[in-house]
Amino acid sequence: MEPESRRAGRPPQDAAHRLARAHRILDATCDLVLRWGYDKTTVEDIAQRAGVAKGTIYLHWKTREELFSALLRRERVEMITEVRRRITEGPGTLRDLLALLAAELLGRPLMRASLLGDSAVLGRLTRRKREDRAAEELGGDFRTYLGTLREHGALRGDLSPAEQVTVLISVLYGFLIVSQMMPDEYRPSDERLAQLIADAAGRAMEPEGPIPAGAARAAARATLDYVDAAVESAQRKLRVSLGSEESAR
Amino acid sequence: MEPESRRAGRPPQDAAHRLARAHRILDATCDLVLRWGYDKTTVEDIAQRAGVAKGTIYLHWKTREELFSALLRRERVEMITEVRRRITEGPGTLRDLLALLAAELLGRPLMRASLLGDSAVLGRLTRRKREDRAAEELGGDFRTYLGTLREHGALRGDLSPAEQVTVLISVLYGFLIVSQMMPDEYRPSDERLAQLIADAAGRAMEPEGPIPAGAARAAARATLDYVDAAVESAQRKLRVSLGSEESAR
DNA sequence: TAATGACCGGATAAGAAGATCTGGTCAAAC
DNA sequence: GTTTGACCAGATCTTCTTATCCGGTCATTA
Repeated sequence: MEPESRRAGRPPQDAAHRLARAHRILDATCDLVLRWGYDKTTVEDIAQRAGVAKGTIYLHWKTREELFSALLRRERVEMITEVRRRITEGPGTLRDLLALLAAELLGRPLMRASLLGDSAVLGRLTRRKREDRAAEELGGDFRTYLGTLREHGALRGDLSPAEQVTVLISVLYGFLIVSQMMPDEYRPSDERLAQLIADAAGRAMEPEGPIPAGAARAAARATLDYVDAAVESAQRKLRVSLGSEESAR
Repeated sequence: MEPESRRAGRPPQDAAHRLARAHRILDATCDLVLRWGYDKTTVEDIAQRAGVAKGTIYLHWKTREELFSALLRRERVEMITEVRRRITEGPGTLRDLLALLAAELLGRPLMRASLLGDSAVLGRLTRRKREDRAAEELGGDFRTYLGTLREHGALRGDLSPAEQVTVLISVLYGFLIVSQMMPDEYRPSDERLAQLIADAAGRAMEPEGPIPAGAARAAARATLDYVDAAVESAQRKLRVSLGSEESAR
């Protein structure tokens, strides 16, 4: 409202202040993009809401798109971190991981929109990039993780690793899309939906009988390791997205 | 090519000839819509390819949309009939039914497009109607059928009938969509995909252990009854779509 | 040196006017 | 009666022009 109060001059440039400001800008971006969608949210709007000048945003990110990319990465870090925090509560099976992941996904409009390619929210934010990222995701650590589970006998051996990925993605995607299309009175609650997803994917991917306790422990350890690595990786990417110099190069 | 040869005059109006002509027109429509899509296929094109005049098409269907509706219904009858024919080969479990259904669906571009709302094929053909039909489908006989299976213990009791439907639709839909989006080198063959779908949905919906032989027989009988009823119902609807008087009122 | 916001240019939307296409009709021909 | 295809009107697509907007820059300020 009163620009004079911000016009203090030049004091802060410490890294901590910079970071806090970056997060303030991301907060504003998050609010606005959820309300108006990517296409209708302008940099000017964001700056105003965050209480900074438009130019300041360009001190953090080279382009508007990099700003949104940072937002998505921050959301992702929060999501995975929360999964990491809660995974210790259960036995740490794939099914547990999926239930937590699904629950988080359902509670985070940005993530859901990103996964589903919801153009009402993400508008013309390069679909290309999203797909590339998804492909990279599945080709990388996650597939390795599934491979490990399979070796321990925690996943069906009669499905190839590639098929395991297909099954998981299909089930997850299908439930998310279909639940969105269903009339309200039939739609399960988000909690129930997360259960259904984990249950369906788990039954489709895990072997029928119980697996040896030793294997179960190994699988749980692999799960934890994977999630830890995922948190780490997501944080690393976010850190790059939040600096200014780094992302400018 | 030579209109003169058709210009014979007025001989045929028998019901059999009418029906044959209707099917010829539908054949032409099918060819063209698969090649060019709904939006780009004109009634003129269809008439020309079917070797009739444009007006003749309007002797069969009141509007262009009714023509396409008839096409979809015919395709549906063919699909269900084929499922009915092949279902006797196996034990007649839900899983068998799903495998056959998925295989047919995958081999029929029109049905797949209709189910997925593929606008590249169906264009602006009222999405509304398609959704209504899907809802009607799920609210009706199919749900009753699942209820019967559940009573016989052939379906999990810890999922409500509504949830069973949700699971089935989600898995089916998810696999169809995801497989379409996957890069070719990862996409399973249609046969394998049908297996994966039936397998995933079956595991998600059926109880874990084996069920008593008596119950299995009852379930198989219910399956057969359901498919029979579905064939009947689809044929009835098609018959209405193929007459002229009936659909004109 | 950090932050600002007026300013620029390309991109996109909005508007207008005209041409083209196509679903549907119907008088005429068989 | 049955079939046809010229014909009509409305919808849709071009094309051009004009106006608006918004991402990104940079001289200025404190």
